[in-house]
Amino acid sequence: METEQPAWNVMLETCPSRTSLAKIANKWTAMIVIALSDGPARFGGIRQRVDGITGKVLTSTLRDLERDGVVVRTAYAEMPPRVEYELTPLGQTLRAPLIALGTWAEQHIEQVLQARSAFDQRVGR
Amino acid sequence: METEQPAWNVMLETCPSRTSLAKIANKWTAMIVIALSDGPARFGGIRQRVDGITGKVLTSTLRDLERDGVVVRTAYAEMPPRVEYELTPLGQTLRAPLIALGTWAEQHIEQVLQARSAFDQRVGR
DNA sequence: CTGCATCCTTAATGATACTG
DNA sequence: CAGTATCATTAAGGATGCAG
Repeated sequence: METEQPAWNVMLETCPSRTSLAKIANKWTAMIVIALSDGPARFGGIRQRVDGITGKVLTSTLRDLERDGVVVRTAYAEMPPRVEYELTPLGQTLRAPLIALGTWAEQHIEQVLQARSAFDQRVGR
Repeated sequence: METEQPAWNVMLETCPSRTSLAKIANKWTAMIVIALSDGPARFGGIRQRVDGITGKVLTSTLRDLERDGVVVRTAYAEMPPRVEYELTPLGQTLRAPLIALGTWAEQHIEQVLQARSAFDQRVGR
């Protein structure tokens, strides 16, 4: 047998997997993947769902995700232009952990807010 | 019944949960939580495990995590100082999703690297 | 050993304007 | 509509030196 364990290790500064972790452990990546979880979406559609994201950031983040094989981009030669983005099979495997982070944030925010005010009170604001 | 769904939504720019997501969807947070997954650790110990992190970043990230109730800090009045950090019960709930991200990065890095070179070739480098 | 303070460099994000 | 380009602003990160 040869299941090869190349010993990729995110805890090592120079390991390529660390760079990869840095990209997926990112708020924009998380929200975009969540936005694409229900299926393909157009540029403008994603922009609406990810409230507050600027076109510039959306463009560059999508490009990075496309480059890493997480997203596929399909441009239709129409006028006006129409471009659709969709998670690849690889991107699908990111759904679970990233959605988990999103729901964690929503479900524990009250606990976090409490901890925060307690801390700020304990310290000097 | 009243399970209250305050409608926290990370997709909304001004929702506090979005700020919370931004903090946990972060490479340093992910690696520190992973480093603390096996149990309590000292400042220097974490620093060793999270290869390449500077003291400044480690200090501020730990402080943020402490403030949000994800980590507890215990300082022993000794000389030289000894300080231990440990995940709180709340922090424990972050282990699974963050470890998942770390292992994702390690297990899919080859696929990512392939996608990357394919993309760079397809485009103009 | 920890952690704070400071200075400096770089990366991320915002806001606009403009083109296919 | 999607995307690029530019400029200005801000935040994150790295390097040191010092102190409890």
